[in-house]
Amino acid sequence: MTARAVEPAVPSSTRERILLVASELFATRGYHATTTREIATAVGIRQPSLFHHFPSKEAILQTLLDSDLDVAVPHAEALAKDRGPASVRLYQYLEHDLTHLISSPYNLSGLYTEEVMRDPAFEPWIAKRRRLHRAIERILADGVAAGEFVDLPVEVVREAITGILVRTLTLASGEHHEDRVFCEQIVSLVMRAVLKDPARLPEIRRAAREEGGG
Amino acid sequence: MTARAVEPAVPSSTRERILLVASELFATRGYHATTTREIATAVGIRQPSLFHHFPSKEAILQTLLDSDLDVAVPHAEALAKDRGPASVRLYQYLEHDLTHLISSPYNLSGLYTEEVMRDPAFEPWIAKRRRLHRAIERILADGVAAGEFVDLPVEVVREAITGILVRTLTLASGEHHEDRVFCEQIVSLVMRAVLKDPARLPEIRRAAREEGGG
DNA sequence: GTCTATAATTGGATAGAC
DNA sequence: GTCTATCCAATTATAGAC
Repeated sequence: MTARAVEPAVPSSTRERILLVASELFATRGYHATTTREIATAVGIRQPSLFHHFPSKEAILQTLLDSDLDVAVPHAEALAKDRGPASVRLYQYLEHDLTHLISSPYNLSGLYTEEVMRDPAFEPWIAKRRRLHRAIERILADGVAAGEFVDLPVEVVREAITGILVRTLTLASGEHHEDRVFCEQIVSLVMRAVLKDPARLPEIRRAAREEGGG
Repeated sequence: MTARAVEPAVPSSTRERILLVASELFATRGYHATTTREIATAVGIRQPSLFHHFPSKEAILQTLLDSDLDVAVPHAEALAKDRGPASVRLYQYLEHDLTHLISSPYNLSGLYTEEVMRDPAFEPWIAKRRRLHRAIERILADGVAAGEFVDLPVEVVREAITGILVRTLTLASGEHHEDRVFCEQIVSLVMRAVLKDPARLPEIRRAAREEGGG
């Protein structure tokens, strides 16, 4: 059961098609520049028909935010509480998050923009994302304390990491790379930036995949 | 002379104050979500008075784009044509661009969003920025060919780099770090990510600052 | 569940006085 | 150079028929 929660598969309901189309438009034109008419037209219905499926335009975006955050936040917080090398946990976070973002049926690269993440209308989701950021920063702080990571302000490094994820996600959504390869390239790039000794990367990758990666 | 081109200093004209305020609002609320009324109110004038200084809302953004691109593009293209180690040139590009972005009187972090960079209304500026991207990618390709940089697709790495710059710029605009230190931290982070041998970083930094950095 | 018709509001921009 | 008054287009959302 709950096969729907795992993958919507082929039989897209209208509601599902709205989410697919809206995520694509939000990603390319931005949230505020995307009109409900455009969404409706792309779906193949009239503008007022949208409101049978969602009570508002905001609700569409909120549903998309949930589809990402409800997976990413619990996973990151579990990793933050975990003991074990911070390097391995950071690797696991990056691989899990990127894989989820890229394999999502929705184009999630338009969600985490300033126009959305500073809009009071989305405060509860902004708060959720803050928790994600705190979790990442805890892992980074652990790695700095253990001497695994270069000693930079965790807030700065976390911002850099999220910047990379969002931008490269845009790339991945456009031209479909070999997802698996693409994902590993980005993770390696980030890990090399923060590791004091990048030569440890293969060993860290192995450890990350043995434990929780399967 | 041309002291104005270097720094607008204290005596801000209304036109200058419009640019300052608009850049701040574009950065936090996004371009489309920012209304001309908000800009006018923040400046201390009425909405129609804006149109004495700029023919349209678009023109305000276009002026801000020019203030960045007219500096960044020629510099990056000169570095791309240059011979000499790609690592040193990449370092110079990063330091120059970040310094310029951070020291600008305008908050430029709202300019390079999808809602702007995919809007046909800004096509000439989008083209300018494509030239910047091509220049960066040429430097990256040189570094890969010379065996200095890790062998990843240059488009992916360039996207990651611009992602870092835009996001950390947001940070820098908020809480004012020691700019000099902050800038070097970001540059080092990026260089470590792309260098095959990060131990070379101090030497590269020295070379970058000797030559064109002064 | 989708439609037509339309309400209610807000957006960028203009006209013309001062 | 700024103002008031206003236009016109576009936007989200609702009402109610089918």
